[in-house]
Amino acid sequence: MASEIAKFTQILRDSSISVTTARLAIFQTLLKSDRPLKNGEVASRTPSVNRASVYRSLDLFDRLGITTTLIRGWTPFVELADPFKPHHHHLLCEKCDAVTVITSDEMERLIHQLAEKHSFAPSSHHFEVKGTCHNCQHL
Amino acid sequence: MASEIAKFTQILRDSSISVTTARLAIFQTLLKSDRPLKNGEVASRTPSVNRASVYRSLDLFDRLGITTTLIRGWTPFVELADPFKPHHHHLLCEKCDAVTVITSDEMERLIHQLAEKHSFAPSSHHFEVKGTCHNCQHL
DNA sequence: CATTGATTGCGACATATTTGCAATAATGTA
DNA sequence: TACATTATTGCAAATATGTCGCAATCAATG
Repeated sequence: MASEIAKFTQILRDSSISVTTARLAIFQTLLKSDRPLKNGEVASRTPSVNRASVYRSLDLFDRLGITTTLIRGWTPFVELADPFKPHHHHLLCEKCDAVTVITSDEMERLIHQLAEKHSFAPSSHHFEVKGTCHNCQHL
Repeated sequence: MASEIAKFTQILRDSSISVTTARLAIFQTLLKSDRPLKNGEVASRTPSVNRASVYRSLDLFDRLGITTTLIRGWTPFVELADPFKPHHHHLLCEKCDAVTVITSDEMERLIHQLAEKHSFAPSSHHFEVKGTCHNCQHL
């Protein structure tokens, strides 16, 4: 917890960007949540920070790779990225909206292999499979 | 081109959904574009159809698997899905915004293998790598 | 080509996101 | 610690996005 905040401040410092109370508050909101949040949810869970500033911070976090965005329907949800949450991917059930978290070493290997083939230097990646989960297949 | 439209009408018919001029117009907007579009862009490129109806159609297309949504920053972009565009994934350059399209049989195989492991029935998937493209690494 | 039910346009809401600018806070330095 | 400099924030107004109910219209079917 404390170490996440240290990591966070380090990332900002490394880019010569101020560590402000607003940014810390927003970061902690993300840290405390056990699920990805809509932008608006981040704002309402961080009442000490003005809505416009929340948006500005979320933009910044995205650019710095602190957060990633995933989409359900058309609504974007933000969550903390790799350095802060264990690396994972999603299986999204279209029937019941369940999210299954998966990991795969083979997937990680393949990603780097593909990137190399295209002389691409990967900084992050995200991967989603939509479909029907185990439970919903039997309803 | 004509065959895409045939495929499109077939999908609607198969679900007993009317093939209307509005839906065709929107579909053609997507077909004509060489890049994913924001919802609003779809609307402004299809002036013959009311904005509210564009949204309704895009919802429908998404549910029918005609389109997929991807996200840049926080903004959702729609593009035609697999049956209409060759199946592919993206390498997104964070410096110059270039999008490199990649394909990988091995990736496809791995996806199905992972899904099976979780008793998940995949209907679609999307995969993105962010990073620095070949050109921008040498600037 | 008439019937019927689905779809659309319209216009008014409701939300969400962005912007300019003055006030405030963070940083580096003495 | 206090100061100067610059980045960041809050605020309020402007845009942009997405949603809704309902009457008018259109597509499918026989």
